[in-house]
Amino acid sequence: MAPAKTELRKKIILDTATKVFAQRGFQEATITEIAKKAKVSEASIYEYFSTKEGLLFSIPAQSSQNLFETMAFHLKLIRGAGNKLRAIVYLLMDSYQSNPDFAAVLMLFLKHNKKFLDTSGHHVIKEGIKQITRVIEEGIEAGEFKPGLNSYLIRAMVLGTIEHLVTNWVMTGNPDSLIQFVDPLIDSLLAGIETG
Amino acid sequence: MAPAKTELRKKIILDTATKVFAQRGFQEATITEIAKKAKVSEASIYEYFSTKEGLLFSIPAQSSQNLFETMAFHLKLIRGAGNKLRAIVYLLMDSYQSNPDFAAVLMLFLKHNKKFLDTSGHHVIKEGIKQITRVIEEGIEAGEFKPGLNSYLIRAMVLGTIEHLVTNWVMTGNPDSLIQFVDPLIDSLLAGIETG
Amino acid sequence: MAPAKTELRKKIILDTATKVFAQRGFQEATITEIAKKAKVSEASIYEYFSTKEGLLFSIPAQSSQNLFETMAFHLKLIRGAGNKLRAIVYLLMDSYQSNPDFAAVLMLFLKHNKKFLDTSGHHVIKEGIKQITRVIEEGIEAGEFKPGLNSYLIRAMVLGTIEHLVTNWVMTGNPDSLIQFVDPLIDSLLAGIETG
Amino acid sequence: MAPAKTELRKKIILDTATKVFAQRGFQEATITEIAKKAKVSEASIYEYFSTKEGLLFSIPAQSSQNLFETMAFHLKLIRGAGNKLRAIVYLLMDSYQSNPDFAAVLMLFLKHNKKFLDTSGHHVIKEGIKQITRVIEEGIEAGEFKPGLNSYLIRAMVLGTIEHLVTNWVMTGNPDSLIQFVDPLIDSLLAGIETG
DNA sequence: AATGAATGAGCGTTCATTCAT
DNA sequence: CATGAATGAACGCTCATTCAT
Repeated sequence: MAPAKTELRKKIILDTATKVFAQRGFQEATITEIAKKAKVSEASIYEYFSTKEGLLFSIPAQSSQNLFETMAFHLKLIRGAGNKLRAIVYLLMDSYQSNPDFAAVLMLFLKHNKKFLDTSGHHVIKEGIKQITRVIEEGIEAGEFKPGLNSYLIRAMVLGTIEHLVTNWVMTGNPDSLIQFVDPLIDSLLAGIETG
Repeated sequence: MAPAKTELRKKIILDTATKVFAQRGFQEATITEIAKKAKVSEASIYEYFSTKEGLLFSIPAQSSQNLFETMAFHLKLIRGAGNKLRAIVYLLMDSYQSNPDFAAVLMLFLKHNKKFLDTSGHHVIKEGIKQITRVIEEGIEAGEFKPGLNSYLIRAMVLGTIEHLVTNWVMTGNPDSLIQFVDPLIDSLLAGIETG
Repeated sequence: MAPAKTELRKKIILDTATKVFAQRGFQEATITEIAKKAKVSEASIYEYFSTKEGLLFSIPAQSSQNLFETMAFHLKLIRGAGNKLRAIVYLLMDSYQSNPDFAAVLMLFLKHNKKFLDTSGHHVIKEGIKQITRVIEEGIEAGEFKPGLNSYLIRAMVLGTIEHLVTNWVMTGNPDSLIQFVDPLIDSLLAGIETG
Repeated sequence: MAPAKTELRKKIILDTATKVFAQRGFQEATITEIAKKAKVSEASIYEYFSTKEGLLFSIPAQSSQNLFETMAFHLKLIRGAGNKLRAIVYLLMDSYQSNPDFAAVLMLFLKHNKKFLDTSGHHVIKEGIKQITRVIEEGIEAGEFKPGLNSYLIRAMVLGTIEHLVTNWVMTGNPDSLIQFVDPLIDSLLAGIETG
C-alpha cells in the first residue's frame, strides 16, 4: 500500500521540522517557519501534532523504530557479544552519519529533555537500547566478557562515547566521518572488557 | 579580603540562577523568579549580566576555573598516566556529585548549546579539557598506553561516559552515588588502553 | 463592494489609534489601550502593523491620498494660480478642521519625525505637496505672480502658516474655526506675490 | 563674577543635552548617554534638573532670554514696523543658524509639546513673541500696514514660515544657509501687508 | 481535510529615578 | 556636592495555539 495522502503530509511535516529544528534550534524555530517550508498551513501542523513540543517528540519514533528493528535483525545473524557490539556501534554511527539533521535533533534537543522521557518516542529508544544491555549481559554470562562487569556502566561507555562523538560532530558542522571511530572505539572497549 | 559587596551579589544571583535553571529548565525559568529568590530586583540582574542567556553562560566560569585549577594541582603530584586519569575522573565526578544543580545546568543546558561555544565560560572548560588530552598523550608517549591510540577518541570515551552517567543521574533526580562508577569505569578503560 | 472584513478591521484600528495618539500623545499611548478601545487583541494590531511606530506612520496614508486626489480634481476645474492657491488652502484647512485627531497626529507626531521621512505615508504627502509647488510655478510663468519669486519660499509661507495655525489650534483644544483664516491669509499672501 | 562652579556644570549638562537630544531624538536619548558625554554622573543631572523632560524644558530658557533681550534692544533703535519686522526675522534666523542643535531641539521637541506650554521656558518665548505682535499692531495703527489686518494671522505667517524653513533645515541636516530667505520672505510679506 | 484569521498569555528588557555613602 | 549602585514600573512584541469556515 502506498502511504495514504495524509501520512505523506505528516512525513513531510516531520522531515521539515527535523531540518528546521536542526538548523535553527528548537526554541528559535517557529511553527510558522516549519509550515512555510513544508508548504502547509500552521493549523495543519496542529492537526497532526498536539503541540510544538509534541512535534519534536514525534521526530524519532519512526526512524528509531526502523533502526532498532534492523539492529535486532542483524544481531540474530551474528555470533559473539564482541561482534554484536561492533555491529551495534556501526549501525548507530552509520545511521547518524546518514541523517545529520536527525542526529542533531536527537543529540541537542531530545536527550537531556526530561519531558521526552515519558514519550512513546523515548519508549522506542529505551526498548532498542535494551538490546545493547542484553548483548553485554550475554557476553558476561558466556564468559566472553569479564565477570563482575557492571553492564549498565559498559552500556554507558558505549552510548556515552557515541553521544559525545556525534554531539561534537553535529555541533561543529559534520566536518569528517563518524564511521572512522567505530573500529578504534570497539577495539579499545573490547580490549578492556573481554576475558583472556 | 572578603569579596566586595558587589561580587557577593553577583555570586548570589549566579547561585540562585543555577538552582532555578536546574529545577525549572532554562526556558521555563523566568528572570522574575530568579530575582525574587535571590532577593534582588530584576533590573539588578541586568546590571551584572547582559541577558538571560548571558546569565546562563556565566554560570560555569568560576567553578570550572576552580575545578580545573585543582585538577592541575593534583596532576602534578601524581605519577603515571593511568593514575592521573583516575584522579581526573574522580575529581569530575566528585565535583558534579557535590553540585547537582551546577551539573544539571552544565549537562542539560550548556553542553549542546552552540552559542555557548563562543563564550569565555566555554573557553575555560576547553582549556581544562586539554589537561585530559595531555595526560592521554603522555601515557602513549611514555609507553604506558598502547601506541597508535587516538587520543581524541580516548578522551571522548572518558568524557562521553562521564557525561552520560551524570546526565542520567541529574535527569532521574540523583538517586544514587556517582562516585561508585569511578573505579569500575577507570578499570575497564585502562584495561583496554594500557600496554602489557 | 463593501471593504473586505479584514480591511474594515484595519481601518478601525487606524481610526482608534489616531484618536488615542491625539488624546494621549504617541509615547504615552499604549498598544494595550488602542487594542482595548478598538475591541481587538493586541496581537491583531501586530498582524496589520509591524510596530507601534509603524502604526503611527500608517495613519496618514489613506486620508492624505484622498485629500490630494480631491485637490487634484478641483485644481483642474479652477482657472488662475491665485484661485487655485485659495482652493488648496481651503481644502487643507477644511480637512484638518473636519479631522481634528488626524490633524493633531500629523502636526504633533508626524511632521518633525525624521523616521517618517522614509515612509510611504510621507511619500504620498510629498507628492501631494508638489501640486502646490506646481501652482506657484505656473503662476509665476503665467505672469500672474511676480517674476523672480522663490517658489520654495512661497510654498513654505503657505504651508508654514497653515501648520502654525493648525498646530496652535490642536494644542489649545480646537476652540474656534480654522476656516476663518483662509481668506485673510490668502488675501495677504496674494497681495504680496501677485503682479500689478 | 565668573559663573559659580555649579553654574558651569549646569551649563555643560544643558549644552550636552541639547546636542544629544538633537542627534538622537528626545525619546531615544538616554540620561546615561548625556551623563557620559557631559562627564557627570547621572545622579548629578538630577541635582540640577527634576526629570528628563524637565531637562528638555530647561534648554530654551537662557538662550531665548538672551535672544529676546537682544531683539528688544534692536527694535528700539529701528524706525518703521517693516524694518522692525525684517530685523526680527533676521535675528531669529541668524540665531537658529548659529545654533543648529538648539534649533533642532526647539523645532522638533519643544514646539508641539503640550506640557511645554506650562513651562517657564515657554513663558520666556511667549513674552518674546509678544514683541512681534506689538510691532505688527504698531504698523497697523501707524497706517504703515493695511487696516483691518488680523495681527494674530500675520504673526502666524511670520512665525509659521520661519518654523517651516528651520524645521526643514534641521531635518535635512542643515545643508544651506537660512539667512538667504530673510529678505525674500520679508519682501513678499511686506508687499502683502503694507499700505500703498 | 485544510486553512486564514485571530488571540491569549507571557516575559525579557529598558531606563528614569532614588538614596546611602 | 557628587556619585555608584540599585530598582520600580512599564510595555512592546512574539508565538503557539484555536476555531469558524
